[in-house]
Amino acid sequence: MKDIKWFEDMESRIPRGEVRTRFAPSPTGYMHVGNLRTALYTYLIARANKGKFILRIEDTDQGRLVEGAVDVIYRTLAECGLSHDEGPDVGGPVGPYIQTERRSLYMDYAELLMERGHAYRCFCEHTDHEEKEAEEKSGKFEKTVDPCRNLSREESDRRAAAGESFVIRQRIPEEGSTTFHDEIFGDITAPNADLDDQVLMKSDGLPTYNFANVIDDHLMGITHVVRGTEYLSSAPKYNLLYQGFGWGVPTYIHCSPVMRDAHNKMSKRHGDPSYEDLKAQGYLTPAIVNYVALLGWSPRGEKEIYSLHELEEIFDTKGLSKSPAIFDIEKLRYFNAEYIRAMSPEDFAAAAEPYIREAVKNPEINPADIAAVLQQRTEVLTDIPAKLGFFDELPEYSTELFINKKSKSSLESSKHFLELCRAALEKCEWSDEAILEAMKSIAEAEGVKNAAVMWPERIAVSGTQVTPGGAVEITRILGRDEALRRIGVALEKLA
RNA sequence: GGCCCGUUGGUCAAGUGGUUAAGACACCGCCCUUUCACGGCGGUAACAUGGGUUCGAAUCCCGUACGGGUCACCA
Repeated sequence: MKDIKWFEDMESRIPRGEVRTRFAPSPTGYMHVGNLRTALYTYLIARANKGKFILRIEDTDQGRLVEGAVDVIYRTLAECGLSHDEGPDVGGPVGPYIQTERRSLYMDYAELLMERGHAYRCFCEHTDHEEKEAEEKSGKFEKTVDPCRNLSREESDRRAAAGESFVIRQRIPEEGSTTFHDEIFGDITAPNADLDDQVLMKSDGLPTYNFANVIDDHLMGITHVVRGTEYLSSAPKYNLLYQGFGWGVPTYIHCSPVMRDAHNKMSKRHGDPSYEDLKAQGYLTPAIVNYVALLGWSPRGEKEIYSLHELEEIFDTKGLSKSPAIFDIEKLRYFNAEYIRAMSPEDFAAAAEPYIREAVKNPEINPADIAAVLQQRTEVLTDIPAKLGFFDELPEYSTELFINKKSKSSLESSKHFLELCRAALEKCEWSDEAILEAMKSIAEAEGVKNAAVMWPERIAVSGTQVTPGGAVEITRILGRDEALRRIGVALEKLA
């Protein structure tokens, strides 16, 4: 075992006097919305307190490693603006920040714990998880006392030295109870008799999450531990560990899960979207971040639209909710629409162009013209192409479309006004203002509402009843030749 | 099954002993209008349940129901 000096040395390296939080994902290759939210809250707590945000990779499960998974994490955090101050890629004073690179450390601390009587080697056979689950399903939930718990130190050392495979378990006191405090849930007490002697070190020499977490959080000077409520019931065991080492306990913040419906968490298995999926579906990063922030947390006032920067200023754990929140894609759409409307016309045009070009190949048409008309009507970028089919090709349509009660349009009136439009458009200047003026004068001269002229015009140029943009803009964007050609087609139909 | 946690409209939620129980999304209606959308105005809709405590309970206590978590050499 390492000597006291070594442990004291480790202690002296720990940064103090600042708030330090950590996001500690296992690299499974997928950043679901719940993960993102945890990362966000963790980041915000650090920033709101002028502290440090640390990224640590928890890869102690060798069986579940996924190639490239860490890159997904880096990319997602970077895109969302959750920049970390320390981590595997940027380094820091208490590295390494990847658990498998810290492996020797955990055994040192496990030995210290054994020395102090808070842990013991267990040589029992590995209980298979599936077997255990089946057992529980059939109603067996008995807590058993590990026979190795009472092995003498001498025997334990001898068997370990002889090369027998073992795990190291936490020795939970038989009597008493353990209380811990959570920022959201308050004080929670568990009788020690209900806690089990959880495995700290696996037989492959790597720590379990439960152990690595405590060691790393301490050695990295983490002051606020943010994680899911699935750890709520094991938190007393963590406290016992901290006590065993004589360490101060961090502030716990257990967040309720993000649900797909009333019963199930969001999950890859159910096909729920990851951050990257949402991006691919046309959602904007700031809208996703904003919406996710509000899923399980609420600010003080009634404002709902917040930039990451604003959140950094105002985030407060007091607003965190105890109950799970169901992910509502409809509300995300709303946030996305808000962000789209708030974009500058140039930015929107740039963002929308690829989607516009998906539907509109005609080189005569400038995508920016369509973007201008689309911005107020777009909730999600991927909705764009479907709205624009009529630009490249006039769809087949029935003359029924010309009949409209509100504008008092009939086949006859449509034919009449379209003839007047054709005459006017042949010679008018080609701008929105001029076209609008021309059509309004027709309406005025004929003593009808503008709509009586506009309705047949839109049908004629688009072959569609519902269009993004008005008759005037569509006419202008199509260009004089095409607009007149389409009016010609309409008049033939109405003849 | 033991233990832990939760429960305000369809959804996100404010609320911390006295409120006409906010607000947002969605939905509906009206207005604006050249369709749709935007915008404006208005509307439908909630304290799981039963007992306490209290002059007074969404708020405090107990029970019940329902839901979730946990009881792995997974995190």
